[in-house]
Amino acid sequence: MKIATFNINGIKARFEALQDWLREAEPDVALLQEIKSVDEGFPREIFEEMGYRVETHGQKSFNGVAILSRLPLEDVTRGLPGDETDEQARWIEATVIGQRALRVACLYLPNGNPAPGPKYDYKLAWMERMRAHAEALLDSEEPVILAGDYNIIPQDEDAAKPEAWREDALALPESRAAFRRILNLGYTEAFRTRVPGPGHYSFWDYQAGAWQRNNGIRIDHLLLSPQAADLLRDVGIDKDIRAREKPSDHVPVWIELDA
DNA sequence: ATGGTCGAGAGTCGA
Repeated sequence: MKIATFNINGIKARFEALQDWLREAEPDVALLQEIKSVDEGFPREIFEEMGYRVETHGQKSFNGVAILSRLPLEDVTRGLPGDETDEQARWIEATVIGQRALRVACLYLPNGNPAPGPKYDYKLAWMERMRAHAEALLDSEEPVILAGDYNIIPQDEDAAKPEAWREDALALPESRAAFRRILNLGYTEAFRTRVPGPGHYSFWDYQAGAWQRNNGIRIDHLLLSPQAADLLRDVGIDKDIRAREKPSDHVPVWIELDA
């Protein structure tokens, strides 16, 4: 089973590029962030005609997540548990029925800038809620995959210019510590367990020729529970699509599982 | 140090 995460930065601007990539990469499950659309505005028919089930958790203008799956989905839930007053659409979760059942979450973790400030406070509180939920998910019998735009640069080697991110919410020590607390529950970050060293990125800013200068950061991650890590066969980043017409500022990151 | 670019959709904010 191939599972990919992709921050598309707006479905209205990206549905053609998204279709092209789906045809080429053929993921069984595509986890999308920043759809920037309400549920009714998501062009679900386009993807249903390609054989995908479509589950969205949208919001007007900002945020919004979605799951496209060629495999059956069960028990779809929307929203990160732990705060009923949180109205931001950043989490959708479903059980994917392949050769075996996998619990898959698609997440868009808050950016948190500027830090310090209320947005950074929200990021850290959200990560603590995620930690609690990630811990609860480990109690299930199923392999668990937590994938999406984490807005976290885990280590300096995950940025082309780490010094430029020193004061940024994506790289502050408190941000990295909150990310490690989730990993230390027993999750494995899929890409890093297979590919060591610097130079691997999933985001290049639109500004200042970041792509042309390869000034990137690696902030899109797939975290695997121990049962899911046992199934890991391959990982990759579809870097080349960043060079196309009207690209997202992120590119897809994917895993292949024996499942 | 500054300004640089996108997307959504409304006359600006978030990234």
